[in-house]
Amino acid sequence: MAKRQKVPAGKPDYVKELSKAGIRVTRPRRVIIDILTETDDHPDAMEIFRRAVQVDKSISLSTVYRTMKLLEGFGAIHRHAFGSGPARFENAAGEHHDHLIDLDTGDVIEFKSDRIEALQAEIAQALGYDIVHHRLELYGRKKASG
Amino acid sequence: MAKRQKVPAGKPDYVKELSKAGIRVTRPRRVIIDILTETDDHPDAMEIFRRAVQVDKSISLSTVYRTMKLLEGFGAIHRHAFGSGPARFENAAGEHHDHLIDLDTGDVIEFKSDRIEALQAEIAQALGYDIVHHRLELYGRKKASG
DNA sequence: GGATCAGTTGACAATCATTTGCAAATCAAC
DNA sequence: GTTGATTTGCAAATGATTGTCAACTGATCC
Repeated sequence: MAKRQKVPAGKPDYVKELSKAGIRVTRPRRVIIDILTETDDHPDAMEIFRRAVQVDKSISLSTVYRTMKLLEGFGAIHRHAFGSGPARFENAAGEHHDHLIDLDTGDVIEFKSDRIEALQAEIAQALGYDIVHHRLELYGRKKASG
Repeated sequence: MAKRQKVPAGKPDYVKELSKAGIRVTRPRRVIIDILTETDDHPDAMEIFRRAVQVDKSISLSTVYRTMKLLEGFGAIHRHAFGSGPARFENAAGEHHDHLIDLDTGDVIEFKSDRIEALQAEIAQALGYDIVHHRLELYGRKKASG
């Protein structure tokens, strides 16, 4: 028997976190979590479902949605709504960042700006609020200059 | 007979703009446009429909949706998706601004920051993009301080 | 290793927001 | 007023997501 599989170094072990929190780590959940931790794009529920079915034919779309909700509540993933269309999900591990969406290709580029973050906090404070979370999305087109 | 009603000064006359563009200004559209130009909140389609029905009982929700799409394409209104739930609309007249959403009350506070706008443009440029539009929403709670 | 049982699942119906098809109504031009 | 393309209301369709519920299954206890 091979050694028990380990989560790649540097990535948080959500499986362990979940079981520690008294939430059952079932096969479907494990499959979905693996997909989420191994991808670096922003798949929607249907896409996660497609990938999950390739691993375990019996997984249902309902379970994908339920697991997304579970993981979101857990802070393990983030839910996005780029443009219109289905929600898209992203592993919450790693640093916070915002998104630039290429209007022509749909590509999502991640970026981070401490200065913008600071300004946001400043504005919220001035208005008498504490920020719980925010959403910053830039929608643009590649510069023609090329 | 009273003088012909005029659009409040400073607000663009979408009715005129539409007819100039060869788009029919029908009664339902006029009613909906009036609602949009007279409100300063961010109603969703159902809310606009409710208000429209008070003016003209025969207006349908479909027409509200169709008119929203029409006006959006025209740049007359902006479509928002605060949190989850139905899209919410806002008259595009007036200066650009972003939104702070009160997570407890659902209140929407408008704000504007030239510095953030500038930083956004800077970031997009650095990534080789021109911004077509953006979305910045802060979700927060009133400071406990009070 | 097996029994236990609350948590979880898959299948499918239901819901919510939005869009569409179509016949009837309506607007702007003549 | 007549006309003809646009627009409307209605109802049915769609797409994304959630709810229901009987069947299943994973962690715990023996």
